[in-house]
Amino acid sequence: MTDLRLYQSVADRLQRKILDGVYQPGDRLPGERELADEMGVSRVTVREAEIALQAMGYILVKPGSGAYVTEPASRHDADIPTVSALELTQARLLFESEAAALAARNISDTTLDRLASLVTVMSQSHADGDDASLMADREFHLTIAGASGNVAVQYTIESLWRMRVELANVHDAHDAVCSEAMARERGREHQAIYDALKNRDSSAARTAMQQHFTRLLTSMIDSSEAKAVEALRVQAAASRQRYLTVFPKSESV
Amino acid sequence: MTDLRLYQSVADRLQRKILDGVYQPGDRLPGERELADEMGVSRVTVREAEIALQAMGYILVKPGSGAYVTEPASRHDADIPTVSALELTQARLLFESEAAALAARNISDTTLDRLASLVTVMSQSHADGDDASLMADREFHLTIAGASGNVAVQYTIESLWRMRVELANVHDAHDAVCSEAMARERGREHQAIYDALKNRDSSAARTAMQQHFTRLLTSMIDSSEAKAVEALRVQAAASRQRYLTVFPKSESV
DNA sequence: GTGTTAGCATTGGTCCTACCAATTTAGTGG
DNA sequence: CCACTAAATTGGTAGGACCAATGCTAACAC
Repeated sequence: MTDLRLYQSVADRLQRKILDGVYQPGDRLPGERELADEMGVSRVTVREAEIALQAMGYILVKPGSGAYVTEPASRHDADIPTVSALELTQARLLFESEAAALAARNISDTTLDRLASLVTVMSQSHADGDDASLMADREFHLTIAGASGNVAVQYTIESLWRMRVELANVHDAHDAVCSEAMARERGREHQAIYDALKNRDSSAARTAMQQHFTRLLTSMIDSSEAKAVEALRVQAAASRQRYLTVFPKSESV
Repeated sequence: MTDLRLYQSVADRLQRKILDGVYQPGDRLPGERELADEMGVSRVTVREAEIALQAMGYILVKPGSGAYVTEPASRHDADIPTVSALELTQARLLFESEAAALAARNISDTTLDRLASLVTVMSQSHADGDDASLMADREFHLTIAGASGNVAVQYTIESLWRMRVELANVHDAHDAVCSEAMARERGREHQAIYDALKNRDSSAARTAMQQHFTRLLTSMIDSSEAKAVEALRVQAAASRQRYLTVFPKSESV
């Protein structure tokens, strides 16, 4: 399924729940046996995941008691700013496009092979919202950033991805624009980016990456507009309920 | 002695060996089975210790191969990466140009006034290498980044500036290309950037910023080449001193 | 002689079961 | 109602087993 370690996948899932606020600071996580059962892995794997999370400062494991979520301040990587999904995507549109353009001039054949396998993995992922797909997507973009041959570029895009993964609002926004059709479209875009890199076409790589993020940005804006419309509709319904129910005859939702 | 978890004790011992240089970056640690035997613990415990070390960035575990000590730069306590001045300048060339292009569409009049005064300050600075000039330069670029209206963009350029200021090698490289003539040229470039922003000309702002960094990058490359030539000259002189002084008549220089 | 390939040994990844130790909870006796 | 004890829960460690990926090596083909 994924070439990621299994315990890493479990750690990521737990981390996500912590970042999303499902488990709040001070909360006690379910027991190791319970988590193992829930996630369909062995207790050893859950233990390994919890040890990794503890090393990263997300939780504190107390023998005989349980694992507790720590305060965000004590996390090892807590200095990322609060940005909206639209801002972040715009920044990635600008920066990752340039990174791709640079990568097209420096990328090696082995790196191209790696990207090809990632494109395949992503195209085969059934459930789009799953961890494997997200991780493959992340690795795809970070591999391109690395192929630029510029550590500063790589570092920059890594920190943008940290915002993408760790900020709950950004994560939600991505989930909201996820659909079967979108997944196919995204697959085509990844393919286009790969093709441009394979041809060492710097300009085409920039354009392909720009289109990738432009489409994403457009989807997000449409989605938020649709959500706003829906919110208005709900509010209107409530108002109708409140202000029109005094006329029994007029009720018609 | 050990109110710690056993795996943490093992992790500490391994970490100390890494920090003491017993295991150097790139080295492969003994296998899990071997370490377990050496330290008198189970393989599970060794695995847990290695997972904790990996989460802290000390080692990288490769399935089927072994656990390898990572470069000190990639440890989690090292917040900013180790980059060369050329890499950083290239990254800034790419990213700050896009930030300027974005800023041209969003910048306010008051922000423009602020930039104008900064341009004046920098043009009047006598000693170019002084702190005031550096700070004004920094504020000039960060103000533009802020004018983009995108927090992610602003954050990114701020972190690039941290590398610019905090990394000694980068700092030195900038000092090396500093001269009276360069300062005047730099002033003209800042003026050009400001003019483009004032005209809300996105494309011109991008180009002006690109030219600014391209010139800087060129200067750095020339400078490092000149330095390399100088180093060769010094080395040649030393060789001359060492190998030719046996002939007293030939000494010249 | 060279390059390729097939096979084998090593190594990490995961799981299971069992038992120990610390903690928490339930219960009990005062 | 409180203090103390016993049982249940929970994390900690161990050993063994099997799988998959990696790396080495020797045999093979050219």
